Amino acid sequence: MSRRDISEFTIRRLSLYLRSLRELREAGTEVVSSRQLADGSGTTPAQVRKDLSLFGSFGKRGRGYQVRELLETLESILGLDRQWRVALVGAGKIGRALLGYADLERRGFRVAAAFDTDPEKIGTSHYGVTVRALEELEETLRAEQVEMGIIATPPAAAQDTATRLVEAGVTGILNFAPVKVDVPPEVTLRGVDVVLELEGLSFALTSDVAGGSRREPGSAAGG
Amino acid sequence: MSRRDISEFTIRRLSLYLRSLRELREAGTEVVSSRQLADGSGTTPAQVRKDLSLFGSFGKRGRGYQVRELLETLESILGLDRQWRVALVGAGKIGRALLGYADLERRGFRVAAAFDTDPEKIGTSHYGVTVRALEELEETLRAEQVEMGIIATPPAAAQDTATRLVEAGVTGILNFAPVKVDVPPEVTLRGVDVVLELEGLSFALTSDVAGGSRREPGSAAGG
DNA sequence: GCCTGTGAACGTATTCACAGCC
DNA sequence: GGCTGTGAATACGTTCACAGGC
Repeated sequence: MSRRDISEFTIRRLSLYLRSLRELREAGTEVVSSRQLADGSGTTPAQVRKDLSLFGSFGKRGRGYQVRELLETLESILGLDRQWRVALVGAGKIGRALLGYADLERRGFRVAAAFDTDPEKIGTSHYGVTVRALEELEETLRAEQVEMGIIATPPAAAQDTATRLVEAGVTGILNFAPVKVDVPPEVTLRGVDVVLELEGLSFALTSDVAGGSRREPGSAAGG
Repeated sequence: MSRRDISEFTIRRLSLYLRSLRELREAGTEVVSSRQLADGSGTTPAQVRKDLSLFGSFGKRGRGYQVRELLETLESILGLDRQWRVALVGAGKIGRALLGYADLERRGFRVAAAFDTDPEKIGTSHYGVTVRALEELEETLRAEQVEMGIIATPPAAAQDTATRLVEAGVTGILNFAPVKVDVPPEVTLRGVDVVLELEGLSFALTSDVAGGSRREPGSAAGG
């Protein structure tokens, strides 16, 4: 079982367990069972144990997991026992909202540089980060040793931005632009698309009747 | 095959096909093959055909799909051949960024009302939407016939917001707060969590060596 | 010849169920 | 008695491969 064999599903859940564990630590809880972790993250106890078992045996039979210990273990597994330096490209509404999002810094993701092409924006500061000209991207990213990038540009600029980020040494990209972006296989890409999520809700809220070319009996959706 | 048997994976891909189809329509393309749709959305031709076949037979063998026709069919399947009225709770940075995001309106999601508890924010307008006091939520949502809600509150207020949205008749919720939120089974819930996505990148960018209690030979991650 | 539509085969993720230990 | 860790069983999603029609 190599690190690369771990599925994205498992990784997402590890993040959710981490979320629960942080709350438990705040609350002063010392021990937690797979059932409690499952309840706190919307999955099942068996799933929790299976996920954790992919990385080792961290619990005590008959007892559960030490909150503090498991928390540190998961942070280590996810690579969160260090700070990541992130570049933000696009200082529009989404970009600036991200700059003001204190959780990034708190969870170990420091926005080390921000870029835009708009002369009006270049030179302005938001929450301590100064917006630079896009031309400075490659130079700045190498100087600041940035390893991750966030694309918050208009769709038309997204692919070019991704290419330049990769060129500048970035190997992880989070894309907020609602377009497909291609990166080399050694680069990890994730996307966030609000409209796509809302469209998912739209489907769920749309009853069978309105659907189209099917004709099964009854049963409205979402019930 | 009932509407409810369709997986979320398929629905996400339908949205991606829709994205491609809109681009193709803009470009004036009239016919598209499953291969082209697959290339435009990061999947395989077989997957495209399988997804579409769950809803009907929309193509012509030996030829492909009519862009305009398939586009309208997918919009109908996803319930996008109408406008959805959406409530936004929380007019902080993320909330205001969403109010300024023209794609929502353009894709059929009208933000019909926004709410906050901060007296400084109540009464202010952003991109044509006036922020109301949270107390007015139930009344306004019923009056405006809102069916979807977006939670953009601080984490501590998220569960209470969800409960109130459901109480006010909302059956689809998009949650931006990084906490677990419970809703009744007849309500559809989706979440967007930037930190969780970045943590996924962190894992992918973290090499085996730093990982923890495993000891397989070599092979750095992300290759 | 080309491309769709679809059962069958395959691969992956989840759940079960129980042995092992506290 | 309680809860973990895990092989086995099951459910689910994807890919294959080919018959069917343009």
